[in-house]
Amino acid sequence: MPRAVAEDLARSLRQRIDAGEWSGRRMPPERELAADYGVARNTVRRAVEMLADTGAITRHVGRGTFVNGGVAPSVAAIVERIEGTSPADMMEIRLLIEPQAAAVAALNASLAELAAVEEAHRAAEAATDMPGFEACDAELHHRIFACCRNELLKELHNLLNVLRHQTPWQEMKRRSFSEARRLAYCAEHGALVEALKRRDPDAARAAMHAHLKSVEANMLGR
Amino acid sequence: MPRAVAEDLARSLRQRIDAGEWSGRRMPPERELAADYGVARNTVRRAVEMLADTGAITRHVGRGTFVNGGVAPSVAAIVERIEGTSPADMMEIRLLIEPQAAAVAALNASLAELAAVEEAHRAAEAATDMPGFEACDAELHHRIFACCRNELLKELHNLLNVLRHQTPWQEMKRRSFSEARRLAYCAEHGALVEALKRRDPDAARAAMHAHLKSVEANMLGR
DNA sequence: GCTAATTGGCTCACTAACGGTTCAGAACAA
DNA sequence: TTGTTCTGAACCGTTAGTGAGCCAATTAGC
Repeated sequence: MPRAVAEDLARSLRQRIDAGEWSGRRMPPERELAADYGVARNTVRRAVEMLADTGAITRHVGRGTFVNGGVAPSVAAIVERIEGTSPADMMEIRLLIEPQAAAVAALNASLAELAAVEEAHRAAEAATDMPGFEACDAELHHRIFACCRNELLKELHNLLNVLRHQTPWQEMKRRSFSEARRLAYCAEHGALVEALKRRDPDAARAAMHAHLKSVEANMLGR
Repeated sequence: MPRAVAEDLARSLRQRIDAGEWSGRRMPPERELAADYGVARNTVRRAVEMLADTGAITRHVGRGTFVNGGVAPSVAAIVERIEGTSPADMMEIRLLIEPQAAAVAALNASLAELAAVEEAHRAAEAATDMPGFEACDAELHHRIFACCRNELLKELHNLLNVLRHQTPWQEMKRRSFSEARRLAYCAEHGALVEALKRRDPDAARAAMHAHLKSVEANMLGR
């Protein structure tokens, strides 16, 4: 019966670990688990290997298998919780990360990357309707992150972007959008781009901070 | 009787898929479906083939047929790319985020949260072996993030933690660990905790920055 | 200090179940 | 008739799980 026995077993063990069973202590030996679950030891080994890959447990020959003390929730569980993020929390994170990223970008950006950022800025200025401006704005921020030359930072930004493209956010952005605000955003973008071109990290950080504060005020009405 | 049986079957299966049956999991084998619907397996195969052509399902020889789209594909792709993060990128992100978080924590933490942070610090001081210290260290940083009262920030920290608990990282940490360094880390933690208790955001930021720079130097040999 | 038992690491041959493929024949529609 | 569709069956290569055995590291008991 080649059913996904090993995966089910891994899930089951993961739950027992998360529930605090054996927390910080030794798990039952593989042979015992195999007997308890009524499967072959090879199957147990494959399930246990999956958990070891995620870092939830550590194995030692002759000693046993131990549950790691530090909480290491599964990626799936994290993503699930992240999807319920509130707009306020999101803006707080953006205010925490993006100004720093702008400062790093000012120091690291190549001439080509700066040109790409400026191009996105011009496109945003030229955009007239809300979806078009929205796309250019996202591209602008994305290109600034790209200047940091850090793949992880880029991916974290992508992750936040996915959240912001979900429906409740779109609705909120649409409500707060107006021509006056679009012009204000463009001016703020302009100051940011200028700071990047001057290679001035402090000015870039301040410009990004000011811009996000403006976005926050418009979206959350503060 | 041979009147578009396969198409009807495809429609029926599509409905069951859309209704969430087998969502993200394995469908019954073709032979079983054939028995359930009272048709030949070849007919089932043609129906299943139609669904596979639309991308609704994916088939694997020897494993089974799986319904696509358990999680949002973009999120899954991002997480997959994140898992290949280099230690250098990771430290850069920590240096970018955690000092800011420490500053926010200094302003927002409740007395109970501060006590929890200090408790983790004492536990880290008391730990003797590397895994024990590692667990306390992770818990300390986690509790500082919790002080920020921002769910998204906490989850992002969890996400980074998952990476750091994977095997290549563990190996790297083990190599760079020594008693002298453990004492140095504890001293840095102490300065950080003091700054938090004084509610001094700038000092907390500086202390966290100094601590992470120390970790970076040890791990990456800079 | 030596030995025996325990534990994870590893390999192997075997079996069961799965999708992939082909084919001959029956049933129906044009 | 002719052509299409479904049936029923066989066989293939792939994959997952089984069961058994042996090794090396560690622990515990003598």
